This record gives sequence, structure tokens and C-alpha cells, in this order.
Amino acid sequence: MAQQLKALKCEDPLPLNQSERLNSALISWFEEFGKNYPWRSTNDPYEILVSEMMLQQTQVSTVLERGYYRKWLERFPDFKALSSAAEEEVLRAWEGLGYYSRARNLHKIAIAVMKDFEGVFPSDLSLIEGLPGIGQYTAGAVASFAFNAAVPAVDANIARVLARLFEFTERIDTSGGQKQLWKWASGLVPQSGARSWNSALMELGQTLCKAKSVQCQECPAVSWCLSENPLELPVKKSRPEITEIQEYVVFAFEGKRVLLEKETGRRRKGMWKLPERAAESLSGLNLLTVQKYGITRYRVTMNVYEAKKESALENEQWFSIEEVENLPMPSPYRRVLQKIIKV
DNA sequence: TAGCCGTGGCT
DNA sequence: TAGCCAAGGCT
Repeated sequence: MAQQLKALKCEDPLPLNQSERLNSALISWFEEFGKNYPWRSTNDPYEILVSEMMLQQTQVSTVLERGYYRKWLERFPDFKALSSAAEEEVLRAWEGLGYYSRARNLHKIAIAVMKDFEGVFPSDLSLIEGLPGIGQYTAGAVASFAFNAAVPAVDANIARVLARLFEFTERIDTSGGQKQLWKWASGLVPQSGARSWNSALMELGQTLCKAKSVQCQECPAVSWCLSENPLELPVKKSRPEITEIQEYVVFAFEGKRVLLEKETGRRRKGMWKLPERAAESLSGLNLLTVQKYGITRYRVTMNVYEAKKESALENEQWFSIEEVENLPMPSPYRRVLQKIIKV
């Protein structure tokens, strides 16, 4: 049967009968083995959008088991509630998930939905894709999951499955590679049942057709799969080299208040952290603790010094312990404060 | 296009 | 263990 798929490597879409048989094999498998995530048992665009934003570059277990999704929906149950929240509270609810622009964009989307769409999330793909923080994947995911629109949604899982299914040996992290994957995905997505189809394909990549391991003998698509060595696919450029850097911050605690600095740049914007200082200015101060963490392509060693008589610089403010608990703070700094003052 | 943006789980 | 990876998007 793999030969039949081979014929359509160049010619898309798949011959109709093959496409339908693959579809029904996948759907049957998904109905039997697919996991019942909370966002799979709702049609609410808001609940689905929240899950999609949280799941960008983030594993399901993190979103689910650490309670982010449930707590978010309790605190911000719909677009209206989210739109009227302060950004600081929105970021605090996102704390620990990383990529904080996702939270700021989700907040902006809620405001746009209330202001520009009369509180109703648009079902039109191009309107969805025009919202901040929503690209081709997330637009396709929300359109198909919430509205069952017959559109593809190629995430890392589906990209891997398709690259193997079609033995695609070119790089997938280029515009050409992406274009090919989306073309295959468009040809395969059924006119009715796109919601289940996209879920099933994703689930396959998540459970059987994983990056580092495969279970082809369990795979419902094995008869169609052209890949001889699935673990060698997909092909991507390797990650940039990790650079070690030092970070020098102060823990200034006076009159039961802590000095914090607000991030204003592109990185972790809107989050509060321990104030950064030049290394030379710290001589003579007591080194309280050292915290190592990674961020993007850096391996950071954070050196925390105990400051005396510190004065607030630009973007710096004093906060009580109670206030600190409600401020959004990147995980490494929260960890340090927890060690020092149990916040 | 390639670099950037966080964090934690997995092997 | 240390690198790899994850329901990506923006610039």
C-alpha cells in the first residue's frame, strides 16, 4: 500500500480512495486511543484559544498537570473577563510558562474581541490569523477545533508525522519545507471532520511517532508510510550553541520591602525581577546565593548580592512581601526569593 | 532568513 | 548528564 502513497509524493492530493482509507484508519485509532483533554471536550473558541496559546512550544503535561489551564479558566472564564483584567495579573497567571508575549497577546486578543468583534470570536480564518500572537498554525487549530473548519494545522507533531509519511528529506524549517508540509496537510484534511483529523494526526505524533522513538507496529498509518528510518526525520537545522553568561543582581531588603526592577525590553517584558547591577559595583557585598538557569541560547549564572542602602533606579520600585507574591516574576528570580524570604 | 523569546520534561 | 525537544510567532 505504501507504493500507492508513493505515487502521490509529487502529485497531490492523495488519490481519493487512499486518502479516505488513511483518514478512516486514523480516526478509528483516535476514537479508541485518543486522550480526552479538556480542550477536546469543548467547542468554546475562548477555551480552545487559551489551550493553543499555552501549548505553543510547551508540553501538554506542563499546561495540564501544573494547573495552568484550569486556574486560568477559573480566573478568566471568557474574553470579557480577560479583557478587563490588568496586564500584570494576566502575566502573573502565566508565570512559569515562559514566552510571556503569549500572555500579553492573549490579553490583547480578548480586548480586540470585545472591541472589534462585539465579544464574539471570529470564525473566519483570515480574521483569526490577523489577531496578535496567532500565526498560521494557531489560526488553523482554532478554526478546526472550535468551528470544525476544513483547514489544516501543521504543528511540530504533524510536521514530523507528514515528513515521515512522505519520506520528506528536505529541511522543514525553511519556507519551502513549510510550504510542502502545508500542501500535504491541505490535501489530507477531510471536508467534514477536520477537528478529529487534526487532533488524530497530532496525537499520533505525540504518542507513537515521537521525535526520539517510534512504535510503528502500533501505528494506524504504517501501511501508507514511506519512511524507512523514521528517526532520521524530519530534518532541521541544529540549535545554536549555548553561551555561558554571568548575571549580577542585588537583593535589597529594607523596612520589610524588596527592591525590584521591571523588564522593559523585548525579553520578559512586564515582568519584575531582582535589580541588575554592574559587577564592579558589587565589591565588598555579601554573595547571598547563586542561581543557574537557561534562557533561549544562554546558560545564565545569576549571582545574588545582599545590598545595603540601595536606592531605586529607573524602572525600579520597592514592594512589600505581600505585593511581591502578586507580581509577575520570571521563574529564576521567584526561585531565589523563595530561597531567601519564602515568597 | 535567522535569531530571539522561557521553561521543564525526557532520554 | 547534557543536550534535545515541545499544540509557534515575531522581527
